[in-house]
Amino acid sequence: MQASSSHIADRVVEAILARRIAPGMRLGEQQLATIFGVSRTVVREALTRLSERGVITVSTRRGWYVIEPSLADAEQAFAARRIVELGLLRATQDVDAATVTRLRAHIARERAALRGDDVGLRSFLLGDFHVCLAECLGNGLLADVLRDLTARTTLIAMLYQSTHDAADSCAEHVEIVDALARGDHEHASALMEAHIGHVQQGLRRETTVDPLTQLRDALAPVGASSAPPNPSPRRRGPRHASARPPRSQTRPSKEPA
Amino acid sequence: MQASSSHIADRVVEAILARRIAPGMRLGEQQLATIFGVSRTVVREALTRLSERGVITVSTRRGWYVIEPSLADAEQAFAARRIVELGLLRATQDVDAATVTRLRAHIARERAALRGDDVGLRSFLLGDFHVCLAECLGNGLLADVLRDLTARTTLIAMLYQSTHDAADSCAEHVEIVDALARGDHEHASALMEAHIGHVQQGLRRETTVDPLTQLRDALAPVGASSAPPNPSPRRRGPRHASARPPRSQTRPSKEPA
DNA sequence: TACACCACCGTTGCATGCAAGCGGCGGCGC
DNA sequence: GCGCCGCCGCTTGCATGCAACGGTGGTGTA
Repeated sequence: MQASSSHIADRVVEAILARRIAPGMRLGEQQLATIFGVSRTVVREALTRLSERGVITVSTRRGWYVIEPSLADAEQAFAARRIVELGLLRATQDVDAATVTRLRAHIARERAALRGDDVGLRSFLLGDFHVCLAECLGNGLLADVLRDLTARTTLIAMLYQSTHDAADSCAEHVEIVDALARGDHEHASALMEAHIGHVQQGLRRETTVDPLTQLRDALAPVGASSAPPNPSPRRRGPRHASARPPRSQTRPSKEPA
Repeated sequence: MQASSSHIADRVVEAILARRIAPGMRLGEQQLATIFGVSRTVVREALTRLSERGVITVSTRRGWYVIEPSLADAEQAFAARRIVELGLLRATQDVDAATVTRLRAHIARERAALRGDDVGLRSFLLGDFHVCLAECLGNGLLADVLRDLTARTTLIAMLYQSTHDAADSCAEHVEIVDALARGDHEHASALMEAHIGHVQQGLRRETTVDPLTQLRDALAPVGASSAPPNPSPRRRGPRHASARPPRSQTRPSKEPA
């Protein structure tokens, strides 16, 4: 195997984007060490990286867990995405032909995945579109930010069972790129805002439902469940499900000593 | 001493914001371990965190170095800040009185620092204003992003000797908050864009200057130098000064295996 | 029967040890 | 005198070992 820590971290994020890793899932150090054929040290480094990216949390001497964003967190994540992506589109002056080509190529892959039956790949590509867009529009820094944000919203979608259809998402991507190709950035922004709104609204429905119903749903027999192909049905995660996100350890605006 | 890894990482970022750590500076593991009274393991964790945040780079078996952004990197960092901060302002519906109070309090501290002689605190507060703004406007996620971005632009300013005056910056902050308080978000956005532009333009001048002049400046006798109180005048850093930023190891948009 | 206490097990937190690699420096050959 | 090569020291990379702690199951007692 032999993988570096960044490699392992990226793999985990990919798995989240592909909905193969669910919120609240535990990532044991020894477990990962065995899988990747390295020592716990390297795994710890990877997990540290991920926690810095706000993707996982560590519960002291208990384990590392994929975040389970609260509804407030969800709100914040979508707000952040809106701000970054709309800002990105508005700041874009003009897109050259090569960029449009690249984006269309991405969409073509989305379509292919829609025809196929690999749900993971489908989910990954749908989320990756936004990362790809940021990269194409020339800002790698924001692309990285968006990657983490997208991972976050993917986890949210899994947690609150988004009802937004993959085909719809893809269609909206098409429209956005079309608008960009036309040079109509204003329209592209509007479409993007609507697109993110659709995704977010897909999970609103659960909001008003009482927790008991949610639990009943969660405990329903595994019939038509869209659960990812996980090794085993492990328990849902740490008690402090809605604990503060990792990086909040960064104190709010204190001056240096 | 006894400090956690996040603590150490935050300290380093603070020091950068306060211009006490210069671009290209080396951060030795054993060195930091001694300073903070912990083992290299903890320091390594902190350094890993920082490298994930794009603040430092590691050169294999040579050491950890504070990034030295290229001009292209600078361009990107400012673009990112513009996008995030303008997006943030545009997305803000209304600001309540408490928020305005908090922002004004921050500005008051900036003013106090301007009167004082602590250059580090001054620089820190000036940069922290933007982080504080993001926090006030209700998005902790973006506040974290902005903290790293601000650290980056601070490093850039040190590297390319920004000429933008601290007092001007503070005055611009005042105007921005005033516009926000009035509810004139459009104007606030415009002011913010101008503000970031000013800071960025402060360092444009060096761009057209030939490298030899720059070197001569750098080698000038340490007279009125604004160099931070570093232990010793160490050499400037790794050869690959303009190497790719750390997180670029994240491959561009590959699908999961 | 129910509750509380205790001991065991598994996991992470952290320090340390060892090996590998890069840079610098001195010596040697040309 | 100059350039090249090999050695040495310092630093990081990584594995391992040990200790501390949370959780769980079993047992004893009211």
